[in-house]
Amino acid sequence: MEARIDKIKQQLQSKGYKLTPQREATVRVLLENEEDHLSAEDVFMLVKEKAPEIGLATVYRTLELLSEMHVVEKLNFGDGVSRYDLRGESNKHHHHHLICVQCGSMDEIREDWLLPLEERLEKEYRFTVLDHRLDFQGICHRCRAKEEDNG
Amino acid sequence: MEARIDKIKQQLQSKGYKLTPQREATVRVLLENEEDHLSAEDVFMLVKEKAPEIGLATVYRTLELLSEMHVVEKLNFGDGVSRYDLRGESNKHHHHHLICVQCGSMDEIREDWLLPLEERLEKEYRFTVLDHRLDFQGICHRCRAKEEDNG
DNA sequence: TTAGTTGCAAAGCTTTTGCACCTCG
DNA sequence: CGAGGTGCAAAAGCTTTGCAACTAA
Repeated sequence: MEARIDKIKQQLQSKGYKLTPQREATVRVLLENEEDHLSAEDVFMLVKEKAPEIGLATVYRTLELLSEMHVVEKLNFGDGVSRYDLRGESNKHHHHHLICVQCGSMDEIREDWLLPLEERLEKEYRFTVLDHRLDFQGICHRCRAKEEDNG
Repeated sequence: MEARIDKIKQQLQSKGYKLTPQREATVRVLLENEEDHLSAEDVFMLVKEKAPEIGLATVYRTLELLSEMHVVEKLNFGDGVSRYDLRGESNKHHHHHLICVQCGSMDEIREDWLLPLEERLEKEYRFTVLDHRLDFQGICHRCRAKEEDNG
């Protein structure tokens, strides 16, 4: 935890930015909720517990900054709000999402299934892949089980 | 063209909705710009040429309706606006996007590269895939060519 | 000093909603 | 009549921005 914060601090400082108390609190919230995909509002409410004086604009600015630095990834699931995801150590986003259209749940697949495709893009389309995003919409195993119970 | 409009008309009528002149004009714009990913505002401006009296709210309501009926797909590329894509005959969205982070262009890959993955999801995760979305962010061949020229 | 940062409020944007009016079987 | 549809304007949300004040090298 502390090591990861130090690293982010260094990344910021290398570009002339500071890890202010507000920013540190924001990063800690992201670290503590790494499994979730928090919206700016979510982050704001959680940060307020640590730093009650913080403003929503600061949270937005911090998330935007972290996003530019590729510390977090800005995600969009089409529900009208941006969500933010801490990037893994590899600095690449190697997971995919299973979004259930019935219950709205979202599961993750933490493997990266796209490496062969990225190689093909490089060769066939001369496209250099920096990142990707793969979401599946469908029916999750829990909802399928429910349907089987009822049917 | 007329055949596809008739089909959409029937789909609407089967659910008790009407293909009003405004809706038809909207659908025609979508058909005429099938290659693009128009925003609601884009559609609005194009529809205004055919039906100047139309309101933006009607366009939004039409796109929402067509989206619910799976005639169009609502897309989100993270640029703050929803975009709308007419669905193909197969009623499945079998293409992927190459989004260039330098020039903002978006190319499409019209093949579906994910069928093996969808089979794996079905087996390993018991997840029924209804649709998917795959976007790659990176540098397109045009920008790469420019860089090579300059360097 | 100087560049970066912050909280607040206001503004900006896209999208949705309320409502009176209209259409058509 | 009654359900569906429309245009307009207002409202609703999320996000960004202007600004004066603050911080730390």
